[in-house]
Amino acid sequence: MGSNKSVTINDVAAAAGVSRATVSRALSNYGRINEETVNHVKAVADRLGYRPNALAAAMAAGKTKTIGLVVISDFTNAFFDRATKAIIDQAKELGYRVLISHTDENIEVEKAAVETMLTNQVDGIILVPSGTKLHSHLTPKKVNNKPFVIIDRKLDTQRFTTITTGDQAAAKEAVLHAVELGHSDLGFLIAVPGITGFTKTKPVIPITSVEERAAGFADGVKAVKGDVKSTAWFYCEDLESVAEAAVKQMLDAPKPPSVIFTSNNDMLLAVLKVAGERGQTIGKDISVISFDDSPWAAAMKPGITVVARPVEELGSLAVKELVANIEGKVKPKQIVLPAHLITRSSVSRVRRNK
Amino acid sequence: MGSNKSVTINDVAAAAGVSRATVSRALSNYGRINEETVNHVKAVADRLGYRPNALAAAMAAGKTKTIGLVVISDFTNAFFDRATKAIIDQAKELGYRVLISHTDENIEVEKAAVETMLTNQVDGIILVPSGTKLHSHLTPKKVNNKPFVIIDRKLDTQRFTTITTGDQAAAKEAVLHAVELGHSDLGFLIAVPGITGFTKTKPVIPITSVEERAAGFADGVKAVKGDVKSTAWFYCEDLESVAEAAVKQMLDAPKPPSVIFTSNNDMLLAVLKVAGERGQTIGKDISVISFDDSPWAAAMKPGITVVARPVEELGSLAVKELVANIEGKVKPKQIVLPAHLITRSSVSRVRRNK
DNA sequence: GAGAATTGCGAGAACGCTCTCGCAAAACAC
DNA sequence: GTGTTTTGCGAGAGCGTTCTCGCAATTCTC
Repeated sequence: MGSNKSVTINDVAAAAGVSRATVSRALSNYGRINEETVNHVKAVADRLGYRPNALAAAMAAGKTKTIGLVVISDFTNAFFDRATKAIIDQAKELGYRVLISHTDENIEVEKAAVETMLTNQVDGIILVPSGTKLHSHLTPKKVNNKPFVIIDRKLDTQRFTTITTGDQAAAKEAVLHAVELGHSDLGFLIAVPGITGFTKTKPVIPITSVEERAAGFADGVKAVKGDVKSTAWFYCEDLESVAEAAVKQMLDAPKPPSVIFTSNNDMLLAVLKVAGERGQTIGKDISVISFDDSPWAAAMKPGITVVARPVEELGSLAVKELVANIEGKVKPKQIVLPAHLITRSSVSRVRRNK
Repeated sequence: MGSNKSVTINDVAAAAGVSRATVSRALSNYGRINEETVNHVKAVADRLGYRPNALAAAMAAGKTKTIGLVVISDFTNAFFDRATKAIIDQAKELGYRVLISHTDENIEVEKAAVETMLTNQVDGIILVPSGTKLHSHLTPKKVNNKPFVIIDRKLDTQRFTTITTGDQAAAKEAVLHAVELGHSDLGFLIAVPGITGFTKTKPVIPITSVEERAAGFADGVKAVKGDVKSTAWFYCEDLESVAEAAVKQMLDAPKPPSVIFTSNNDMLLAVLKVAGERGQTIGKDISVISFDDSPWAAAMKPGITVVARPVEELGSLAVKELVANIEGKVKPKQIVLPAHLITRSSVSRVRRNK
């Protein structure tokens, strides 16, 4: 008649003939305690199949050894899947668990997610903010002075430690690369959250990483001005159907680009899809450079030239910084990790005819 | 001087001039309580910025509204990323949170992960087991009678609700499809965890889903025996480098297969990579069919013909079954969701020369 | 209008642990 | 052998809730 009640520290104490305090000391090794007692208690605990209750421990101790991860999208994303894994692994290493929530790029959902994290008494939060400005939910008193680390995107405050990647420089590098290979008609397909449909006039970009990519592309264009004949800028909702529509319009122009720079892999996929439908082969009829590496981009034929970001490093660094902050206040830092171009064969070499 | 202490139910009670019990009743709406009181208490709680402590609530109530998800690999996997997302979303819908852990296909890590979940008092666990047999850590008394739902793979017990997909039938269908298009030299590249390197003699496959795929391929071969001239079976460690070595050896055979069936996307990637290196184009020089659909497989040129499994359905069903079990014992069921072939253009039509 | 049923609320135990405090016993100092 | 320090452990408060009980006040019944 195996009772449903689990064995508690009291049971262990009784069976071992010591007090609850002693059991706690023995099992969590702290305080003054005889080594023999420790062994005895551990043996008894083992025999009884004692399993500590993390909830009760957290309550009593005032810390949960849990960090919250509030990430925008799901894991079906070449950035967030890897980041999430890196974060979980690093957290485990440092003795922390992680609670995950996603916001789907929606500020209200983000608020609720942060609230849930706080409700669950996480010791700190790693956040990918869904906007750079609207963070009224992140005031110190709202968040109970819990430490935060912001990743992937900057906020318009320096109050939190922020870890981003150097997308602007890398985007510029991408443009220079294509131009050096002879391309002079450039297309830019930039996914911007919050807009519907697509537009050719630059909208407000609420996300610094995307803004930086756009700026980096522009930097590149400016740097080799003499060599570029045309540029086509498309700002696009992050949705398969509209991205494809945008690509079609881009390619239907009287003077279509010979290379398309995409700001993320969803946009890349759209380019691949419509190019495929039209019988144009990548790296020959049309070139492409995207952001974020993935196994697919590497294995495809042709391999896709991408801006690779140090995703795992970013993730584990975020955890380390957060934990440092949890276990002893440290000054907020602004960290930028370098991104770099991986050249494969999705960009053709063309003869420039001036 | 904003104190660091958070406002508790006691503060609200004091400020509202009622007892702690009444605040609890008002906020969690249960028991008998006057509606005016509810409004008053809620207003006061709001004004004070009260945030309930989920830990304390869980302790007192004996349930955490949290489910544990113990998944094998990371999210960089076309199956687990989608499943995880579906599970999180469905859980949220039902008012549950999810704690995630991965096992990297290692039984010891799995044990530890389950232990951690139990320590954290999850109300139930969704598990992708890393082996079909070794589940001594899953005995009722070990797991404290907590409900489990097993997904993706079967265990050699019917004690738990298990949700899998009909991979065997789908694998057979894949073979029939290729043979119908005229292929008669078939290669099979099957990722089996636990082995090192690759082998052409069938090893013990510790995972039922993989076993079923292999069996389904065999079923297909048997069904169209007259039309197949050769088969090459490669069982392979799930590692990029060895998969590529296996593919090379497969293609270097005097009579190489014209179509390769891969049991997962890692294997597919290996095929794409070495085919690319050798200048062979997929869907023309060499055909391929894989397991698990992904945006990439669809957008690539040519699109990859795959066995698509109802991943999201599987995930959300798992949560529903688990929650049903948490909130009222139900009999364990064995559920098999149908998988089906999505034909794209990675399989060429060939003229059969008998 | 007296008794019965219902309603609203407070008291207080309980959940399982951590951790401070203080006390007895043991070890040390000279 | 006395006084001081160290060591080991138990008592008990506290963490922030939920929830059962019981009691007073209100409403209902005829």
